[in-house]
Amino acid sequence: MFFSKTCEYALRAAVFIAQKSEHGRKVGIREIAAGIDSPEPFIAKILQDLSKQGLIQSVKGPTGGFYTDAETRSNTLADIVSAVDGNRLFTGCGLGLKECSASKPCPVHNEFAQIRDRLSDVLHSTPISQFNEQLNLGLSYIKERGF
Amino acid sequence: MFFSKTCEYALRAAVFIAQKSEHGRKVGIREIAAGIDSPEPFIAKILQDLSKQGLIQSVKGPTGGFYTDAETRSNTLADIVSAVDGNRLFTGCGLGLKECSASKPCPVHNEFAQIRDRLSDVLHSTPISQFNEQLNLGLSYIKERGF
DNA sequence: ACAATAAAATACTAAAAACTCTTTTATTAT
DNA sequence: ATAATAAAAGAGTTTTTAGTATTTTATTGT
Repeated sequence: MFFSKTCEYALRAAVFIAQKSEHGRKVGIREIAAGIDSPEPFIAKILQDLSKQGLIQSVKGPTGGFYTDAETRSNTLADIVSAVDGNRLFTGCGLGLKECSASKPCPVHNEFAQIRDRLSDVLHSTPISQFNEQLNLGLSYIKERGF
Repeated sequence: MFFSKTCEYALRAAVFIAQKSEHGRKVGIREIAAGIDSPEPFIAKILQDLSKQGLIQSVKGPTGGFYTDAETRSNTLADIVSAVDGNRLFTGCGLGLKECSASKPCPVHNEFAQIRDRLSDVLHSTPISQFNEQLNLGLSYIKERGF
């Protein structure tokens, strides 16, 4: 809706990893792909990128996998979005103008700025670990069906 | 930001045409491309599509061009968005899940639904002729510089 | 030390979005 | 009628996004 497909996968994966690693567990790519309904090699690619940017941790080898420590887990959805989609969502103009500001606005500038700011607030104020509990309780989902 | 590039051009062009044709004028592709800062053949393509969908009118030949009659001009920004980008913005899930609803929500479902509904309201309640006056007065812009 | 495991790195293919070019068709003024 | 004009139609190309496959590197249990 608002994000690239890559970013949607990244968000789901980050939330999934945060949930699973809340008590020290690590999860492998296979489990992540299954847990969020994503193509395995594609999410692998995305996770490498997030890992490089410090938004998730990983260890190689047997018993290895991806995880997040408490600090990393407190990064927000906005951090993931910025890392993957850049800041176009937070700074772009609704009609695609490069110069668009309060002093030289596009016709929808003010209305859209409000909406965008609301979205930005939500993303910036939501840590990726925010949903651990509701996911554990089955109150929300990050894959289509089953478990 | 929220729309495809094609859709951004379409919105700017629709608004431009509505403004120019308010008093019966017709505008050619060259003038439109210049007026909204878009590649000429690309906006031509987009306009053909909008025309086919009845969101703008056109006549061929000398003195021809694009215009909108009063009724067409009362179509909303949402009509343009739907015509070009489909309804993914109005119905899609923030995390890309196909099945996402109040009864089986993704973690961000409720927050995002609010934001999406707000955006939807704005788009559905704004006719493409809404900005004619402020554009005439130079209070808002649909191209980068000059005029 | 070494075999097994799992992520990292790299290079690749496929599909979609963005953008261009050429030809055709309709209109109008002469 | 015809020449000029301007959009419609259709068939490209380029770039970006999405997704795959192959090899390398790090870790760990034996």
